Amino acid sequence: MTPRTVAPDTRTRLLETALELFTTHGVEGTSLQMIADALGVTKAAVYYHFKTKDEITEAVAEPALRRLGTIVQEAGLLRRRGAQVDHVLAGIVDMVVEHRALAAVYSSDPGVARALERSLHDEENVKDCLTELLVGPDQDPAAAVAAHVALSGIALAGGSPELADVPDEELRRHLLEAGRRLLGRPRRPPA
Amino acid sequence: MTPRTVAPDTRTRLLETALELFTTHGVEGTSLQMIADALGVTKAAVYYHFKTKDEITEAVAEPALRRLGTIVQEAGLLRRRGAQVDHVLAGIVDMVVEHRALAAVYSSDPGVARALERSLHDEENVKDCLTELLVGPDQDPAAAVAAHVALSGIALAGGSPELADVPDEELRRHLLEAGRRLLGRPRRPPA
DNA sequence: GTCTATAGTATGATAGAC
DNA sequence: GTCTATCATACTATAGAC
Repeated sequence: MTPRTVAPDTRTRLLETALELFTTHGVEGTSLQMIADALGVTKAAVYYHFKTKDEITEAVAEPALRRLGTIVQEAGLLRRRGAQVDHVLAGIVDMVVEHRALAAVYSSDPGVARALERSLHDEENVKDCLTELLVGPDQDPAAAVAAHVALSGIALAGGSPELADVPDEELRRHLLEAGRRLLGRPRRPPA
Repeated sequence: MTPRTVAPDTRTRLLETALELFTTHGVEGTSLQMIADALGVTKAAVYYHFKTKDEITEAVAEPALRRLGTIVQEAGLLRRRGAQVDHVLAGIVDMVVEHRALAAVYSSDPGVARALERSLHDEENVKDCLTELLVGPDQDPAAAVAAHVALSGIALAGGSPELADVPDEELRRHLLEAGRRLLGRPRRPPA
């Protein structure tokens, strides 16, 4: 019998708490003390579950990264490049809309980026795969720039406080439209 | 006679050094000790010129912010809204191309953003003015999202390491094109 | 006015007791 | 699994030399 307690264990609560704090204060702006206090434990208790702050950072981001990996994998199975771009774009926008501020924190904070790169250096880099898919096989600089603007712009715009009151469905629509314009994809015909 | 020594004073050298270190390691990743060591002085000497790290952060960003303010001001003098958007877009792209990594650091790092907001809370927020100009008078959510994607995307793409080997002129051209597509501006006719 | 020496407080992190 | 105690380093701050 797997010890799957219904009551959330400390590790799970820790990740949820860290997620909230990261979203509010940023990763670098969140100290282990803050996490420990919010959990009602001491710093050392936090260190029992995670050897380092980078490990927490990575663990919080892991579900999102796995999802991005799945999107890339799925896109690779599509034959037409246009369909690949559309799939990646839709997947990213969905993620951004769902997480909002978190996406911004994780795609912008330099410390976070370094921590994630360190943990992903042996695996294929997800962001590179995303960019590769969006840019296409030929190394056209114009396409590369457009892809970078799209990826960074969508992630950061989704977490922008000024757009916090835009409803999810509407934000998703406008982000998709922005991505399509940047990547030269035609507007999907209204089904 | 103003004491304007030709040899750069410590304060100026400090800001130049901080700019380099910020660009390389990010703001949060740069300690006062690193700045002091690079300057060949002690931490306390740094502390003499600037009461806090936030002050250094602000002072380093100040020229860029003043330039952005000028761009906004100039744009306000133009009559047609299309011309305003074009002017703001061109100004931002120029800045990003010129500074590259710095623009990314300053528009992404949450700690930096908070430091700058703190110092600019009494003045009108430059970023808000930029967004307002790009979005237009009517509060169209689609235009707001596009403006945010453009601003964030251009700033971060310019500092992206993968695009570091793209020549300045080419990067400027592609960033402008990306911004025009997002903001619905027609391609400028080849003069 | 400019800097050194020094100290205080917070952080990420480790070792070991319970 | 959680805690106390402790460390090295970071940012901040003051006192005083030149």
